[in-house]
Amino acid sequence: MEDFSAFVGLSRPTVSKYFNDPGSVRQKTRDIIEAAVKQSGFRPNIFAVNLNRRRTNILGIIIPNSTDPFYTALTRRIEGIAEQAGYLAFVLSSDGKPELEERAIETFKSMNVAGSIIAPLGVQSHQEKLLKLGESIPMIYVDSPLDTVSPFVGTNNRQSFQLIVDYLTRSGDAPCYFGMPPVNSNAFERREAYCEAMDSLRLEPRVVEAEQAADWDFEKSAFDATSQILRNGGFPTKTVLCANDRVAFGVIAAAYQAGVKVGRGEDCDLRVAGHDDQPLSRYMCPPLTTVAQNYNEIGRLAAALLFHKLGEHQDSKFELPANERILLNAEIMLRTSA
Amino acid sequence: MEDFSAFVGLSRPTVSKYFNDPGSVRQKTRDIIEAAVKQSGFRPNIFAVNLNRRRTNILGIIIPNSTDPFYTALTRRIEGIAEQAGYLAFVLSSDGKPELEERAIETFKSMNVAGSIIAPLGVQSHQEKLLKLGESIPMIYVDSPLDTVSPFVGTNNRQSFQLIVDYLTRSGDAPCYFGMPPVNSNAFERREAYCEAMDSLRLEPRVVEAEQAADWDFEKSAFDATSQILRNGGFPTKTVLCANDRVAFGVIAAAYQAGVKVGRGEDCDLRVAGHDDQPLSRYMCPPLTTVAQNYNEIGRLAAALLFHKLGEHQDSKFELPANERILLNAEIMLRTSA
DNA sequence: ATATAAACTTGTCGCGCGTAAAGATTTATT
DNA sequence: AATAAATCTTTACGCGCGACAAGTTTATAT
Repeated sequence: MEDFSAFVGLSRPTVSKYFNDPGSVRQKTRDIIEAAVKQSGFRPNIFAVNLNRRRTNILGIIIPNSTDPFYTALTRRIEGIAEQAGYLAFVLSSDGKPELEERAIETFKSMNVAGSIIAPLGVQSHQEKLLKLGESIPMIYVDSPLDTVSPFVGTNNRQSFQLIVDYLTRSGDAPCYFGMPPVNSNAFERREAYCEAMDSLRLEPRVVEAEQAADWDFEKSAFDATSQILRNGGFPTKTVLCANDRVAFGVIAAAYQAGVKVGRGEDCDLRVAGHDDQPLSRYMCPPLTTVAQNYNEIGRLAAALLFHKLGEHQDSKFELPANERILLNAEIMLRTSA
Repeated sequence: MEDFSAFVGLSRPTVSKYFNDPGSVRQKTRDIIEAAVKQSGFRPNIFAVNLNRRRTNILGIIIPNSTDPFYTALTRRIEGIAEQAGYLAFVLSSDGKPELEERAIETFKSMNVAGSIIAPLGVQSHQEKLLKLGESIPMIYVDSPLDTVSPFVGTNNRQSFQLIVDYLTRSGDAPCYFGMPPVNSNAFERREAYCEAMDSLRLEPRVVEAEQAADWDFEKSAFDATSQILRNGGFPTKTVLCANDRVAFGVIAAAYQAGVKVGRGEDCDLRVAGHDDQPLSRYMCPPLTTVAQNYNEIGRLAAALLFHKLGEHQDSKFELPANERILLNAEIMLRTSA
């Protein structure tokens, strides 16, 4: 920056001010600097910048699985917002492993991140670590809550399951429930939500008992479990509501390979519904009836909450939500699988 | 670290040495430090560490699409290897947009990354920027080559298309070719590879002319194009070879919704094959016959090349490939779609 | 024209750490 | 026990920048 400011013909502190806030220097000065930047390609060294700042411009994001399109789409949304606000989003995946989640937390601590957005694993032992980190920097949880008090943005499982259970019940057989591996609290919450929805209709909840390993290969475990179920007499009802779309993919694939026709048509044997509306769900055969999580809104609100805690309330685009526990309503996506 | 070393009862330089290379201090000293780390949770500030190092321990990774499971799987593999070698992998997605790719390059420059692994967009104008960056730091290209000379690891499209064309031709109708949007050089290379494979069998190549927008929503553009094709008399042959699996997903979905039965059975109307073996391909209905890219090996070799250029040849696990242009053979995955 | 504010300059400090040199201490070797 | 080698301590510097203070120039207002 020393060299660069000499090249520009200005003092280094002025150039430094420009990079921190372009609006803090005169228009004419700004133009000169920007021209020189374009010509020389100079950029302040990010490590030096973040070393002697009280607060860095880095946001830490932790997701539990980097190959799940739901999390990557959510992440992309947050990255975009962060960049617009002058922050750099650093994404780490815990890959379903508690030790990696812990290491990610350590890494962010050593980076002195300004704030963090985390989709946590459901590991009890990390709760205190995360809460401890949360004392020093703002943290927002998404997808699956850490506890009952920390800031959280996610989908209202009660509402979404009420919606889909209502629909399925009105349009045919009452659904049984096919769970997801117990990788986070959603696994339990959604089962509860299903049961409550059934109760409210005065129907008997029927949860399919299927052993599923606690890893993130949802399709595989659902496929294997379904194959076995179909060999042993099939599902308890002619409608299966899955905890999420990836589970539904596995169920549908197993049904297809077992010769069971999935769909809501007269000639079909089984209806299958999902939850989340993954990008590929509409391209399934048959297209998957599901409930859409609004990941754009989850990302936007998580970022808004975080920026508010960081004291960034300049732009009106970051409408601040009323409280710190946000449950978004889901929207039903009627397709032909159920 | 000042405070921490006082807490440990050692001098700061010794502690510093430990963090740089635990083997450089005595066993007893190491134990003391490690006990103290466990107790206090101290970690050196990553910005300070990387500020006055001649070379950082950061690797920059750029992928063109963060929601494509192929790239995320590749990335995960590289991240794992990097971490084992003491590097931190920083992943940025260009999201298909040249300006984001450029910004990612700028970001990595400002971070003074030790090296970079890039799956480039096929944008001509960035070639010089990337090459210029490549003069100062080692860069490895994956998936789609930047030019004909830079270090590259990817799949041998000629071999893979020969393989699948051979299979399809032997087992039924010769395939026509359904391309992918022109987002990178693979789009052109694969079409060429198909044509060459057909030529070698003395068959007439038949490339389906379908307008596809140059974005990464492959399924959608393939779905739309296929729907139109099926309305207008269908494909030129009863077998469609797609440039990649995501395209095949779109084709299969459109066929399903048009009432065209896909598969290799007697009662089927259309065979569809893909390329890449995406994680979900085996769960399609019908399961997708495709050619598997060995992304584990692509990731491993790209990392091996990079580490070699960085002078890290300690471990024998990083078997160095013979040259810097590596084309891996693909493996055919016979399933029931073709 | 003068007063005042705004924008700049020069100079200096320190963020937290790696690194090097020189001396002190411990451990291994004969 | 004496010598050599390994490991440690002390001291000092600088990585590239943000931040601040004090002084100087330039723009705006009266």
